[in-house]
Amino acid sequence: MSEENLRFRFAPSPTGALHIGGARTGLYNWLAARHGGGSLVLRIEDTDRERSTDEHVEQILDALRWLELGWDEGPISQASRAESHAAALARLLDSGAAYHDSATAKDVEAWKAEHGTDRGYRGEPSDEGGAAVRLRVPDQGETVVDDLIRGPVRFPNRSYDDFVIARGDGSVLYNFAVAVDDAEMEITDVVRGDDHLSNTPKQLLVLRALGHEPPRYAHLPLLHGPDGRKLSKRHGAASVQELREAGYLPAAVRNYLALLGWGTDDDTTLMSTEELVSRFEVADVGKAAAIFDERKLRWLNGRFMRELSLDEYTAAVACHLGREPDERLRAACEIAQEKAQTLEEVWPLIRFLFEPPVDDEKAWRKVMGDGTRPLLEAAREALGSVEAFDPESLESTLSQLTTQFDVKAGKIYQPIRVAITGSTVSPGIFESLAALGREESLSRIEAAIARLP
RNA sequence: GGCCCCGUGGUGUAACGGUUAGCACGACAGGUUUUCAACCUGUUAGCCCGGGUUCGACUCCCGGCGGGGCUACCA
Repeated sequence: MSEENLRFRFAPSPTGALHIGGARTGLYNWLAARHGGGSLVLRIEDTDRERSTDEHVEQILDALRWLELGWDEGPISQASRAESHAAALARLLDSGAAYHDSATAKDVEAWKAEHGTDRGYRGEPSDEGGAAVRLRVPDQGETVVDDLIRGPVRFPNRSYDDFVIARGDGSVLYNFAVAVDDAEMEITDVVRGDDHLSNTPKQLLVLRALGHEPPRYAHLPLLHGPDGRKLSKRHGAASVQELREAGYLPAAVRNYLALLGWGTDDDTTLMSTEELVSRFEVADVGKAAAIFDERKLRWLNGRFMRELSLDEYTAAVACHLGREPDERLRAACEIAQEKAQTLEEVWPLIRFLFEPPVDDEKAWRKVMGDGTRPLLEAAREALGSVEAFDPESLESTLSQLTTQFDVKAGKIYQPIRVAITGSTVSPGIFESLAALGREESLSRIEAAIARLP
C-alpha cells in the first residue's frame, strides 16, 4: 500500500429521511476513513431538484450528527458543482464523446424493438433545440468494475444504452455528475450500496471519456426487511429518526449497523466505536444482503445502556424525555438503569416518582386479591414506624412480614408495588419506596387499602 | 425481456479443500429473584438443489432454482 491520502465520500440523496441502509453506508465510509487515516467528504446528491428538498437535507445532517458521524468536508450540494459539470459536459460534446439527441423514451423503445432487447440504444446527433445529451457507448468490449468486495465484475458495453447525461435544459444527471465529482474531488474510495453496481460502468465510461482515473469501488450488499424485500417504510423503524425516537443509543446503533454485513473473525459482537474503527475493513464486508432485525438491536442497546455511568444515563434519559437532568431524575434513573433496554422504556418505570400511580385495572385485579387487606395494613404500619426510610431498612422490615404472615415474598411486595406505582412492573420495591419517600408511599398505600373491596 | 449481483439455522455472522460446521440474537426449558430486566445452565435449528473436479467439497467449476438490483431527460 502506498502512502496515498485516502478520500472517502458519502453521498446521500435527500429524497427522504436518512434511511437505515443509508446510515450503514455512511457508517462504513466513516469507519473506513477513520481506520485508514483518510478524510470523509459529505456530498449531497441532489441533482433531482424536484424530489430533493432542503428539509430532507437538514434531516439527513441531523441524523448524521445524532449518530456522531462527522465529516471533514462538506456538505457540498450539486448546485455548487454546476460550473464544473457544465465544463465537463462541454468537453465531451466538443470531443464528440457525447451528442445531442432528441429521441424520446418511446423512440428508444421503438429502436430496441427493431434492434433487439439485448443491445443498448444508439442514437443519432440532432440539431433540434432542447435535445438531451447522450454519451456514446461502444458496441464492442466490456467495462470491468474491479470491486473491492466482489472482485472484477464484467459488463458488456453492448448492453448499455447511449445513456442521457444531461437534460434538454442543460442540467446534468446523476451518473454523469457523480463521476465528475468523484474525479474532481479526488475521491480514492467509493463505498456505496449494491444498487449502484450496475450503474458503475456508466460512470466508468464517463470517467474514461473525460480522461480521469477511476476511484476504487466497493459495493455493499443491500439491507432488507424481515420479508426479504428491500428495507422500506413498511418495515417499522426504517429511518435513523425512528431509531432515535424508539430510544436507541447512537453507539449501539453504530455497533449494530456495523455488524450488518460484516463480522470479526473472532466472533466479537460488542464493540466500542474505537474498536470498530480499528478493526473495520471494507474488503471484509460480506456479499449477501442482510435483514434488519430490531430484536438484536434491542439487546445490544440494553448492553450499552447498562454500561453508561449514572450521569451519562441520566443525561440520555433527560434528552429523550425532553426534561432537565436534575437530581430528581438522576435518583429515578439510578433505580431504573438495570431495567430498560431502550430509553423509551425508562419512563414507564419511573413515572410513579413524578405522577400519581397509573390506573391499571388488570394489574389491580391480578394482585389485589382476597387477603390483601391485612398484608397492606401490616405493611402500612411497618413503613410508618421504620426508623430509616432507606432500601436496607425497608428490606429488613418488610421481609419480617413474610415470615410473620408465612407468605411468599411476592404476595406482599406485589400489592405494595401496585399500590405505589399502579403497575406490576417497576424497579426494585425497596428502592422504589425509598425514592418515593415515606409520606407519599404511605398515602398511596392508604388509598389502595381504601379502594380494596 | 436484457444486463448484473447474491444464496451457512428464524435473524446477523465465523471458519475451512479434511472440524462433532463455531459465535451472537431469538425461541423453548430450568435455575436465581420482590415484579420486570439482568444473570447462570441446558435444548432447539443451518451449509438452496443437481451434476461434475478431487482420495475428500459447505468451500472450486457448470447447470437449475430462489432472492435482489439496474435497465428514467430519478438518485
